[in-house]
Amino acid sequence: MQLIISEKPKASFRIASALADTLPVKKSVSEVPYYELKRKGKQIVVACAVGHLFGLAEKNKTSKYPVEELEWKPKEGFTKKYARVIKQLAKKADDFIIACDYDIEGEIIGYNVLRFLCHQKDAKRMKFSTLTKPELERAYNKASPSINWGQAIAGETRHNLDFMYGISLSRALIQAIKKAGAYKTLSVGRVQGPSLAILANKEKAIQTFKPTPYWQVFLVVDNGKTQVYVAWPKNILKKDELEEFKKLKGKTAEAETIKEDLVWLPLPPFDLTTLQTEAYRALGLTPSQTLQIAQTLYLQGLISYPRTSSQKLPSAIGYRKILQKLLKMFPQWAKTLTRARPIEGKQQDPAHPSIYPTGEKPKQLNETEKALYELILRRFMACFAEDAIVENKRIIVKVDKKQFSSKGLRIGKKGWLDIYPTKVDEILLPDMQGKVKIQEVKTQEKQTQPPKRYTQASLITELTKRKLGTKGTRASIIETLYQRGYIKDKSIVVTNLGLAVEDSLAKYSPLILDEKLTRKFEEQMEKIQQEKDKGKILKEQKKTLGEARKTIEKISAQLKKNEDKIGKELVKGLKITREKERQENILGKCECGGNLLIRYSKKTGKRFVACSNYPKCTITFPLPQKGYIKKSDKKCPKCGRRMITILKKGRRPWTICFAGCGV
DNA sequence: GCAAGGTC
Repeated sequence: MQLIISEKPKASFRIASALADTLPVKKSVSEVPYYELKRKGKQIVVACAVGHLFGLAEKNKTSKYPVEELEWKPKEGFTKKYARVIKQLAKKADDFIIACDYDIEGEIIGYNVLRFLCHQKDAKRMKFSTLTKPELERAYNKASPSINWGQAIAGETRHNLDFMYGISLSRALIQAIKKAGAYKTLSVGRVQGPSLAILANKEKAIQTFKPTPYWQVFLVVDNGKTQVYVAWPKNILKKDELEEFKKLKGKTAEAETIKEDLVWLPLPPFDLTTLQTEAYRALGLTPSQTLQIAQTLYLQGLISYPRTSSQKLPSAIGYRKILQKLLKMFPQWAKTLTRARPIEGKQQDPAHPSIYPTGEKPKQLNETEKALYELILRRFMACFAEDAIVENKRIIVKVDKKQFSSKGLRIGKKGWLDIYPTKVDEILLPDMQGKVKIQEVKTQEKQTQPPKRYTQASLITELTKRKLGTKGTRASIIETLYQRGYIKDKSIVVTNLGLAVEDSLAKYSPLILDEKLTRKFEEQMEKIQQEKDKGKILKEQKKTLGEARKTIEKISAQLKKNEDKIGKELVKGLKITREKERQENILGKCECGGNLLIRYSKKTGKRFVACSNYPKCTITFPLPQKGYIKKSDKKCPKCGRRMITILKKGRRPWTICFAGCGV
């Protein structure tokens, strides 16, 4: 029997269906599926992994840094039963084919299954970039006789490097703060480090920012029929420069109107990052919420695989049929969908196309699932829709060799804008030609603004731009930064603890804060993959790991030498952070003399207001469970307590008295 | 307990 190993359950179904003479037979053992089929009389079984079934761990558990020898160990949890099924099936097999995604991670997933579960030294390898029947058949018929060793060893090396750097440096931080007398889980790694550094740099820029005043100048011009505001194109930095503008009042100027039609192409289909940022913008979902909901939509067969960086819609996905099905739900869009081929973006993914709806009709979705599904559906449909036409208008007013202007925008044809929710603010301007009178000169004093904070969505976009992390991990890495207490709030603020971690590492281990480390990893993986001979591949791996070990030993020694100093700085940051947190949770004084605090129930996770003198004082007040709570500056007119403001996406801020005065 | 990377 021939055993084909795929990376995930869905892929094994597709592979089995593509290769079977008739129909594959689905079997399952403790809810783990596998498929039996015949191809030209040959008995084939397709089994699946669920991503990695093995993970790196220390050979002997320690808490030392740098970490010592590592080895692959089976992962705990739901993956175990998948490993068990493969192991059973492998006993009956005499021929093995790896059919995981054709990339570094896929190759090491397959290689680990092969050596640890199938007890094989090598296997055939199917290479494909989409899970379509013709491509899978070709991949099967032309399977290479050996796995891609360069890719497999590169994958193993990547795992080792990340573990060695990440765990070693995290332990250094934990032990430094412990030595200074505090217990706190801290961490840093190849992606966490640069992410924290990006945020910390922004934080410092905001904290040291000093606003400076500037002025803007506008003219109100009149042609006898209408009036228009036109602006001076530059900001005025010195107040006395405003004088010469004031002299313009009452003068006659020359006006001109220039019109230009612009074509707006539909936006490209969704890859995971754009889906996450758009879901944040339009629906207020965090990137990890979006990934989680997309996963359930995928499992219900409503959308394609969401962990993709592709912005392509190949015709092989059968988009005509999908469109037909969707048009039954939305017939009103039929006349707008005029494109023969959909709009596509530049980004590719070796394993998957972009995210698109399958055309299946959704049943029983909750509100958020429905909203995300519809966003994906609309984005997909818009890719086939007509261009939008936008009319740009500029009014230019010339006087005394000075040129003022005003910009207008009008949507001429909505096209795809009717389908995909995009906010476009129209600015309607009249036409103005010839002589106009300057009725008034207006000036406005403004202040330069500090740099904008990141949100989870804009940080994910930034990480994607810098190629830090992968499509599937960025959201969870940001969540880790929150969990560690390095960052807080929706509009991301770096805490004193976060700043202390960044500062210590900048002093003693700047490498881990620099995205150049990721670039170096990529180069090294590339080098390993370029070797063709297995011996040379392993030699290159040994060299890479040896160099890394030396570097990490050096960094570790440096950190150990300065453990006291680092520990003190970390504890200082932690104390300030905890004190600020405490202050933020105090809503006011209780009648018993204690503080009224926002608390979270251990049982239900629900939040409420309670007294710091609990259990002596048992007063409590309920709080709204949804939305972000901010302390307000207002006091309740009835009870005098400080009021709170609830912030919810898409709603106006709502300020109430938490004590239930009904205000 | 600490990473980053797959996937339910």
